[in-house]
Amino acid sequence: MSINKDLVAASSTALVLAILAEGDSYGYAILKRVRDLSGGALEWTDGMLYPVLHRLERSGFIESRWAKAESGRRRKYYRITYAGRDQLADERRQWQTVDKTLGKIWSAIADCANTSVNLVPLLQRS
Amino acid sequence: MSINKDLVAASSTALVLAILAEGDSYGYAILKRVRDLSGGALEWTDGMLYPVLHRLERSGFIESRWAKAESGRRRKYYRITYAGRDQLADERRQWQTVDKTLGKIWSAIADCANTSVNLVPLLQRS
DNA sequence: GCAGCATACATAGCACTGCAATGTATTTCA
DNA sequence: TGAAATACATTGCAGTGCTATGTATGCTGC
Repeated sequence: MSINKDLVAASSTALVLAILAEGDSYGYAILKRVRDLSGGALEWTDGMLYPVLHRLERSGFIESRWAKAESGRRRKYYRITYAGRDQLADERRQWQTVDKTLGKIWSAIADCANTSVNLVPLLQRS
Repeated sequence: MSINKDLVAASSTALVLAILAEGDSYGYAILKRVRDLSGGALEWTDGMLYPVLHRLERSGFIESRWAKAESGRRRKYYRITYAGRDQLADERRQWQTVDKTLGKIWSAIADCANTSVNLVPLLQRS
C-alpha cells in the first residue's frame, strides 16, 4: 500500500517529534523506526526526511550534535527540545481532532448503508 | 484551535467523499456539515472547498448537476460515483494505517514517560 | 586490495500545489 | 433599500517539497 503524499507530509512532523521524544536518534535510525512502526507501510526516503529534520531544527523543535559511533561512523544525533514537546502535544491534539471528525462521518455512513440497503440500489439506477 | 494546512489538505478528500457517501449534497451544505462534525474545529473556506470539489469531479470520484431549491436558489448538487466509493475506501485505509502508526509511537512515549519519570529531569538538565 | 553493499548525511531545481483574496449572483428581512 | 445569508467561481502569488542526485565512510567477501 502506498500512502499519498499529503498524508505523509501531514503526519511526518508528529512522527519525527514522537520518535525523538522516545529518545535521541539519528536520521537513518528514524527511517528504520518509521518503517518498523508502520509495518512497512510508510517508507520514507532520505531526501524527504533530512529536509524535515532541518526544518524542525530551524523551528527550534529539535537540536542536533555530531557524534561518532563505536564503529567510527559519524552520526548526527537529534534531540527534542521543550518547544518540540509542546509542538508534539499540539500536533497530537490536531490529529485526534481530525481523526474524531472522520470517525463520526465513517460511522454515519455505516448507519446509512445498513438502513438504506434496500433503497440504495434503486436510487443508483435511476 | 486551528488545524494546520497539511492536515486539512490530507483529510479533505476523505471528508468530502464520506459526506457525499452519506447522501447528495452541495458546497455550502458540505461546509456546514464539516463544521458540525468537527464541533467547530474545522472551518473550511469557500476558496478551499470548491477547487477540491472541482478536482474530485475531474478525477471522476464525484459528479454534479444543477438544480433549483424550493426557494428558487440554484444549487450544484454533487454525488459520489462508484469510483469515488473505491477511493473513499482507499483513503480510509490509508488514514487508519497512519493513525495506527502514530498510536503506536504515542503509546511508546507514554511508557517511556512512566518508567523514566525519575531520570528524565536529570538528563534534561545536563 | 578492490568492488559492492550498508550506513550515514546533504540539497536544490523543477514541478507542483493551493488558498487568500476577491468576485458574481440571488433571496430574505428589517 | 441595504445588509446579511445563501450559493458558486477562480487565479496569481506565494509557498512548498521531494525526486534525483550526490558525498563520505565502514564492512565484507573474493
